Amino acid sequence: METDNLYQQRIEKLKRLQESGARVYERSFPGRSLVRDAIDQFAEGREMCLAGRLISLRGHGKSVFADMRDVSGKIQIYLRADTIGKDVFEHVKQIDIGDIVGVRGTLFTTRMGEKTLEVKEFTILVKALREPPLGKSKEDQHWYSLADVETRYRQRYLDLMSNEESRRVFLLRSRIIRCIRAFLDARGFIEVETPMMHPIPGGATARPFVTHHRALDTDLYLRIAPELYLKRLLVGGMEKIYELNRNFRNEGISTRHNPEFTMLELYEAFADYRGIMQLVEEMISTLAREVLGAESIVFKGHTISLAPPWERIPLLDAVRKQTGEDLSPERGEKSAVAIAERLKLQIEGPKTYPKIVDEVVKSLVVPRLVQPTFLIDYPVALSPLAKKKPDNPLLTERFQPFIGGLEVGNAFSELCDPLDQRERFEAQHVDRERGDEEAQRMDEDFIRALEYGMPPAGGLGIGIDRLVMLFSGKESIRDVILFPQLKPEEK
RNA sequence: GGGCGCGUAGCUCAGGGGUAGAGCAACUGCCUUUUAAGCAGUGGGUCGGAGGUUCGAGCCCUCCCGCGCUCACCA
Repeated sequence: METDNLYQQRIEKLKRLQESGARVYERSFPGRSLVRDAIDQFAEGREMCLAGRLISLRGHGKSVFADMRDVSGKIQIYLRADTIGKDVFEHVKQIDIGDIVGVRGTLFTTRMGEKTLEVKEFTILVKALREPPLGKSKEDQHWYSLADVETRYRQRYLDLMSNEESRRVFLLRSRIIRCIRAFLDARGFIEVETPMMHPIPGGATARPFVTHHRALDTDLYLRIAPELYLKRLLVGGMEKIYELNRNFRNEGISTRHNPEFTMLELYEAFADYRGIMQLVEEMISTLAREVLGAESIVFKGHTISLAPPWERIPLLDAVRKQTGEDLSPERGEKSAVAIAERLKLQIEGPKTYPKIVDEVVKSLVVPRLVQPTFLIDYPVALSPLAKKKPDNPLLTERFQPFIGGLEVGNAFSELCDPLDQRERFEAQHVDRERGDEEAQRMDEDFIRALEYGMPPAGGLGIGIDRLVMLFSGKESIRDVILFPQLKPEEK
């Protein structure tokens, strides 16, 4: 017999099953209950029909105990030759860990007190040809499971099979997203979908992915942000809107960055950034209560309270506090360059004022923002889509929320003055000419939309992946994205 | 791209110049209330790859590949 590897052994078992008339690869298994219901509504002698994957086998000659798991939980099943018949028991002898089976039988309690289904009818629904990397477990103890991070990311299905923690994270992610939708829907926001393929990439400072449309013979860009389209909807009279979907940025991959990531963007007409700040505090603390059952989280060993109100610090004050330096825009770019040198900051490419401010904030200020904090009032040069502050035209009504040292969003009172917007794009164009590839591009169609009149509005973007990281305590974005971007696998 | 670390059986991991190991999984036998089932036995490895040093290399050296962390890049 050819049994020199695990795969061949299973192929042989499959053949034996098929030759003995067992039906494997069934179409469906109607009428099954969830394992959780069998446990929760347990009654001695109750008939139950269940289906799931076998995760553990304990053979005893003419009987077999097995643990079977479905989406809702795990239950022990008991297969006796006497009960299911000699012929079917021959099939039982060919089962392996990983097979998916359907069973019908009656519930009973074993001598050891475990709720168990004694099987009367047994069907192999799917024969698994590969061995799942399941560990051994007893109650809450777990001896080993799939640990290799590359395999966990590349073959996420194995990770989900093997690691309870991984299942927990992705269920949490789903609950967070559902809860965000419910929160916004309850406040009168409507969900919209705008293009993922843009003729001009806009709404953020980032490098785009390029693709080509054959029939139109034109390049298109995967969107880096939906912002400019959502604002067009404000012009059209939609007043409270949100979009919850993917953005794509052709930039580095890190524990905090994936090339495609999920963003919530929302706009509320007749609101400004102050109103949006309250919305953010309320939304995230509500999420925590509803999803985690608490208003605090633990991230990187810090206990973080999400209860409003969050601290609000003007950006330049935060810089002054951390570095003693004054990066006010009126002091000019030369002053900023001198500060960058004093602080020994390494800046790639052109040392523009926005880049320096960005770098100082990112490396010296943000890591200290552990408790929820809004940095507010960003210099206009960093914020080409935000409305200027009435008392200081060099600053904008913009804020970013930080939690656990992670930037989780970006928001502002939206710039609705088309003439000002045109000037901002032109200023960005100058940076672009100086070699800043991420500077934003002129979008004439967007300007035209603003010229028809966009109501005053507050807008917000929230990085959903980072929010899930915070809520799940994961320090890598790859642990909260089902299929994170990896190098293609070699043959 | 730089720095640090890792790569050994299907899975989790030991072994750090002298005959490739353990637990689980698998296979054979026994076993009809076990549960990390048990007992007896068996098979399974180009030690990531290629060179080199050595009488002898998972082990030391060089290069390469893959992965992680980190710095850079990047809201």
